[in-house]
Amino acid sequence: MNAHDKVLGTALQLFTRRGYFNTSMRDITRESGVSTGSVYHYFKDKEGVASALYQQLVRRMQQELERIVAQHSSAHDQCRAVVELLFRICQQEPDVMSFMLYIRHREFLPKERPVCSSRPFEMMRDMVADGIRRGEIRPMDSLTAASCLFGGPIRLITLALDGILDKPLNECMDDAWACSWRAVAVS
Amino acid sequence: MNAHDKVLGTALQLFTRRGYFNTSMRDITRESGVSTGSVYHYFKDKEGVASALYQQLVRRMQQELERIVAQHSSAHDQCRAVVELLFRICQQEPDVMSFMLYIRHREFLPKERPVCSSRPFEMMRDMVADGIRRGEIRPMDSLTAASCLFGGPIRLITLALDGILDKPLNECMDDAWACSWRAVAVS
DNA sequence: GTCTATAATGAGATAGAC
DNA sequence: GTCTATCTCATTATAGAC
Repeated sequence: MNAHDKVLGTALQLFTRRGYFNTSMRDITRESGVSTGSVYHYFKDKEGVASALYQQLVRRMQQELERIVAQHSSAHDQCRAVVELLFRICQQEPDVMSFMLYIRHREFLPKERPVCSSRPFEMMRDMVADGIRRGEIRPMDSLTAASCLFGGPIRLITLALDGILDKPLNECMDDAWACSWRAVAVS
Repeated sequence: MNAHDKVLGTALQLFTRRGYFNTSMRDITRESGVSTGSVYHYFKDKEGVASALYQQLVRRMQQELERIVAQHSSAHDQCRAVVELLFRICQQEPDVMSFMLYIRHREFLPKERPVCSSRPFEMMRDMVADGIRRGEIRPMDSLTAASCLFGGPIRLITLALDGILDKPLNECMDDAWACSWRAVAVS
């Protein structure tokens, strides 16, 4: 693993566990074993580290969602696959999930658009909008429908990340998805 | 308005708009018009300001929820009243809503329990648990049910706070509530 | 209770050798 | 590309007069 990636990996851990502002460049160099000089060779500044990390994770999410769109044809199947993906990431790589939808990027990445406006979230809303057009999902404002469909699962994810949930997330999958789909499905 | 409350009001604005770590004690004294000495007379330190603010708002939410529990008897009516309350606060006092469910308290209030474990959130889960016992809400894990019921509205609130929502939140109320209730209601 | 002046610290970032 | 030593500066918090 090269120095560049070591820094990003360490930053992901520290930013999500302690928060961006509670993590000093010193912490990053110590934990990653990469010296100050090298860190600043690869990244312009501390914000540059966060920005690179953010873009890497958004790109990855986007690719995973593109695969889902390609593999499933109905809104029902696409959205369910998205929830399964989110739950899986949350369990297997909680730091990644945490950085994607828990951290307040705006406070330290003022130049980036808010996560909710990022491609992955747009794609999720597009799935729902298509579902409405096809008559799978009740006609209503698509942003409202997307919030109702994904809001429950996202809420469960934040509870899991906060350690409030007493059982593994995937055990909630069937009930949660049944509720989500019932909320918006036609008849 | 006394110095104590002026500080809390200013802190609420600055913490929610710029973030806790992007707000210096200097900012608070300048914006509130209260001098450093006075701020430190009323509060132990910066964390003390945040802590007082947090407890004030949690107490307020708790009182509002107690009123709702007293005024409505079914889980349906109680939960709907909660969503109406949350939407109203989000529109009329976005800073308050932002501080309650958007800000990452854990990063600067390590001693407080996470918001999700606070009384108001517990009360919301209790309403749902009672609804299940009474047969109004489908039998399932009550945490899952509460997430499915309130997850959609909470998601809409975060979108509104992020400025993504293009219309006023209350216009989403009827659709959102219909989805929420359909998600968990019996038959 | 309120104020100003200032001390003490720790952060981000740079310089420049290797 | 990598490293250590160091600079610069903003921030929190205190001291002590009024």
